[in-house]
Amino acid sequence: MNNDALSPSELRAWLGFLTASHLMEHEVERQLKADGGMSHGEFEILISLFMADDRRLRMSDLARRTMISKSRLTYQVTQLERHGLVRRTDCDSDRRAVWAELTAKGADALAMVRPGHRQVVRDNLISQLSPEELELFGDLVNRVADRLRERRDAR
Amino acid sequence: MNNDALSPSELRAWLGFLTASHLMEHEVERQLKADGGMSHGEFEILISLFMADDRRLRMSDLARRTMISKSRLTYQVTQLERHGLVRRTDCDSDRRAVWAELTAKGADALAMVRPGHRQVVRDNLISQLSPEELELFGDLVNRVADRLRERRDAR
DNA sequence: ACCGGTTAGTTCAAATTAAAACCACGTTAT
DNA sequence: ATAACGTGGTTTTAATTTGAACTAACCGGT
Repeated sequence: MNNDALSPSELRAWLGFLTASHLMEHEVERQLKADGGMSHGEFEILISLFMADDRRLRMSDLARRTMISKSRLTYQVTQLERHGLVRRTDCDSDRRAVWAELTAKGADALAMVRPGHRQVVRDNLISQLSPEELELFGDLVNRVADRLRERRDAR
Repeated sequence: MNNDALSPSELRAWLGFLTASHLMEHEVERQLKADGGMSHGEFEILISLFMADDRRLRMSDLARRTMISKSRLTYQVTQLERHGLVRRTDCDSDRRAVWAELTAKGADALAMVRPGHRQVVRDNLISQLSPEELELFGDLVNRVADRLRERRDAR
């Protein structure tokens, strides 16, 4: 395997990626906190539930979709439940499992922050890319994501 | 301002970006912990010092380059110092300032971990992109990063 | 029915992080 | 000088995150 230093182009791509994701994360976090007092993690939980059938998911599915660890998810869902945005329910078909379900209040909280969230994505990512670039960018990042998932699951 | 939902292409780009950065972060974190027992944050501190003149930087410069908050940096540098990878020194020209300097042991720790780190970047990012794509990808992410820095500094 | 191996989810302790308050020093203008 | 303001860095406290250990329940084969 090649073990030389990265070339300037490689380094530029890697550092740019790192920086962009870092800054984007900060910006998303800032907006969500400002507009709705929620963290990005909480937002991802809420939006995942919102998108799901019956607006509910089992904890483990929720963890997979949001890429949040089990213990972290337990904590976050407990917080959300405490604020009334999510409700936990037992699962009939599997007594180990737990449903996390979006409440009406949770849907409202989500509606409150979504416009600003979109705005952040548009202002900082979409607006910087031409339609063709956007298409290609989507290909590239998804290719990378697929690769990473592969290698992770092979573990 | 447009406030419609994101288009499928926009969504795909955004979610792919989010997923890729999330997974990449995990993978980098995993490798650094496995090969050298360090976190990504600590690695970024060490590598920044390694690259700097005289292998040292003032805390505030270090914070800027690594995008680590002041208080977090204080904590991390204290940890690194505790393990002997970094040393703190007073700054003559400004008595408020503090130099963080890479020790020989710190350089060794870095050397220990760098090959695996490069491998992770190559295996998951570089290898997925053709040379032309890499070039363009670098352009795009740096454009996004620049945009985010602009808006942040305008705050 | 029962054993061993998984899976779902929570709990616990320890480590890390965020955010605000704080101290000391530098800078500028009066 | 000195007041007012900004910068560099640390401290403090509370919140969050991690990772391992743990409980309960499912599943396949005997």
